[in-house]
Amino acid sequence: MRHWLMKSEPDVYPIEALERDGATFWEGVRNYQARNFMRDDMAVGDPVLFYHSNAEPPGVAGVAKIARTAYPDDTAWDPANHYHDPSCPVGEPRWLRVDVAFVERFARVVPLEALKANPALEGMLVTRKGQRLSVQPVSAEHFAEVLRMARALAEA
DNA sequence: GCCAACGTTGGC
DNA sequence: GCCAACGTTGGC
Repeated sequence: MRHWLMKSEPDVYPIEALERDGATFWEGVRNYQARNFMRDDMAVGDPVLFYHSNAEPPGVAGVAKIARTAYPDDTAWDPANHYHDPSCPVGEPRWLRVDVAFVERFARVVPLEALKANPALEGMLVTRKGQRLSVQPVSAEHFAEVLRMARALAEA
């Protein structure tokens, strides 16, 4: 089992929407490295930190889990879709999506600033400057530490 | 295969 | 809204 962090802009799809929906298609990934993580390394049940990017504050908003492994993202072929990729030949599954299920919404977002300030999270990708991957692996230790921070924030 | 131009991400 | 970082594209 591997652990993950996946970014979503709350203006587009916040953790509250996943809580409401129960599960969702994680579509629109148009980066090869992120796609390869989904294709090669994700398994059903893998835990996911649900991260709010372009948010105030940016940070981890809750937990999800992988509910279905990678399969073709057909939004790439739909000219009307925001994620349409005109260079992608129809029928050729270049881009993939996974299904993600809701697990937990944190009482408070664990802010990026707090992640950066925590020495136990040294090296965590999301804390690195210029790190833009929307799907990234997280070590089991870092994952557990973020959960611990979320519990502490909820009690504060 | 190099690399400049360009587009996007995402914190601030 | 700015802009640094960085992935992608395309001319050569």
